[in-house]
Amino acid sequence: MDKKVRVRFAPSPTGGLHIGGVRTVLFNYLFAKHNNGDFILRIEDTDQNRFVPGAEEYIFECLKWCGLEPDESVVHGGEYAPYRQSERKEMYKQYAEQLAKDGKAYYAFDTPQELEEKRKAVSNFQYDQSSRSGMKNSLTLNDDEIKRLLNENQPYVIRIKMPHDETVGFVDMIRGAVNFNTSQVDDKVLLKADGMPTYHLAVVVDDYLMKITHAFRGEEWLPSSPVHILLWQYLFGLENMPQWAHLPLILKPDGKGKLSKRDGDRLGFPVFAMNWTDPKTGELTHGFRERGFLPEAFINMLALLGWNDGTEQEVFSLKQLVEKFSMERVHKGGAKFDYEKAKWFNHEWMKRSTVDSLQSMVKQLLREAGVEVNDDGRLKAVIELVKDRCTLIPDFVQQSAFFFQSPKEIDVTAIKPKWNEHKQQFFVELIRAYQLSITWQHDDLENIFKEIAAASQLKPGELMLPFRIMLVGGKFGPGVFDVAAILGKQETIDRIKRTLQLVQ
RNA sequence: GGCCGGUUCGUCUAUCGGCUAGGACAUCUCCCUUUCACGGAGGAAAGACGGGUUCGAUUCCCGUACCGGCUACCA
Repeated sequence: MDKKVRVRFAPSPTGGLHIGGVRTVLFNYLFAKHNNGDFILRIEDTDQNRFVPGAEEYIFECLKWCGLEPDESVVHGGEYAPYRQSERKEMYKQYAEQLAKDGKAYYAFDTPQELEEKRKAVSNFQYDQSSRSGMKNSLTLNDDEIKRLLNENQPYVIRIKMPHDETVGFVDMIRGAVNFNTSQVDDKVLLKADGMPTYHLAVVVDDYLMKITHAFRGEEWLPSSPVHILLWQYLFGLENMPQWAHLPLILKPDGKGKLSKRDGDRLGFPVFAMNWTDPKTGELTHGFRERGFLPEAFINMLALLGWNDGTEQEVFSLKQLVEKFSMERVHKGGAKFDYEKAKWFNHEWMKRSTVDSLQSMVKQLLREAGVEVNDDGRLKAVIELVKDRCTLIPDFVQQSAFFFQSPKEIDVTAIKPKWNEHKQQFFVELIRAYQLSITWQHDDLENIFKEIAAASQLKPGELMLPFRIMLVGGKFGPGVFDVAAILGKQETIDRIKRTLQLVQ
């Protein structure tokens, strides 16, 4: 096999990177790396008019975050530049005209309005071999007429002329042999009236010129593959065609259809890899990164959505995925996206993450929440204590902010109703005892607490909750004595005193 | 409508002719935790339907049903 696995990726015309797109790139990456190939990704925009600034850079940032960096960065040039279709426009046109010259394609002068009317008049109208003889194109018009229209600069498109009753097919890496009869497929537009190619022409020309070896794409492209196969046959030879794999779709969790970015807002989960703001509409689509997912968990989740290694293992690092990946085990059927399961993956990776790898992220997060961390030693201890309790990174705010600043709100309503002089005395006593304590370890704090409780003839259970509220502000967080141990003597005592004043 | 794909617990999936159909998420019960989680133990939960082939079909073949995709001068 060619050592270089070259892959091309076209971003969505409106920008952003859907998780389905990430998965496509991920499988490409895994396949390339598993086979000891180089992973070379070419990103191009698809349409000048719809091109959104920053779309390519955004995609590279996403891939970088995921750990899927291509071996050569080609976003700003490289051997096969330019990548923007608008800059390659003339080249596509030449190929389209060549096809017309060879009788494999033809000029069509039908206006969009005429086509619209036709579709209204004839149900299920298709521009194909059964209908093209009744349309305005270079097959039905005589040469003089065609020349006249061209001279008058009448807009035209170039359509592929689908042959009659031939079987075209290919072997899909996932699905095996797939065949089509050319009589069933329509005469797709190859070159639009504005001179830009459609995807069908562009994908074939670019894959050839950029020496693409493997093309992975979504299942929705399967029906147009006969067009592409024919173009390969006509233009560059079937033997040069990349190997294709059509990946199953990621479906909506409820209802039907493929997962769209709108479903994210509707159902409350991200659909893109990272936040993306459409520069034209200002519309924000949420990303997994900003929602607080770890990249390891994100790609792990995506890989398992459509692939598994046949064992019961579910948690894989990228390295393990590369090791175990095989195309044969990629599923054929689409999978409904399950956000709960996605969060489970993140929790698993959270537990596995080291304190060091989380430290800067958590520090940043706390800063954004208005909590400044000055003591990195304490931060490490806190993360260690708390990370198993966090599913998403933002959970660290609630779980650890109170270690660095005394709680802004103290939930006194949770203790006030059952408060009495007796308890008040206990905490006064506790302050005194803690003040005198030489050590400040979890076990010592607990023992002192219990001894005083026993002496005051109070059950520790009645006192633990108030103590917790005093230290963390609410009914949450790790064990109270763990909290007290990290807070230190002075801070613990201060917090007790402070709340005692509130409940009186 | 046509074409192309797909079809195992609610969801993601294991099974490559021999099953008491396994796991995970979610759900329920219990335990642990004198907070909230984590964690632990257990329960309920599936092979779309009909025909073949076979000693034996979830597994192979054919039909039907259902789901999805495509059927744009969008990708």
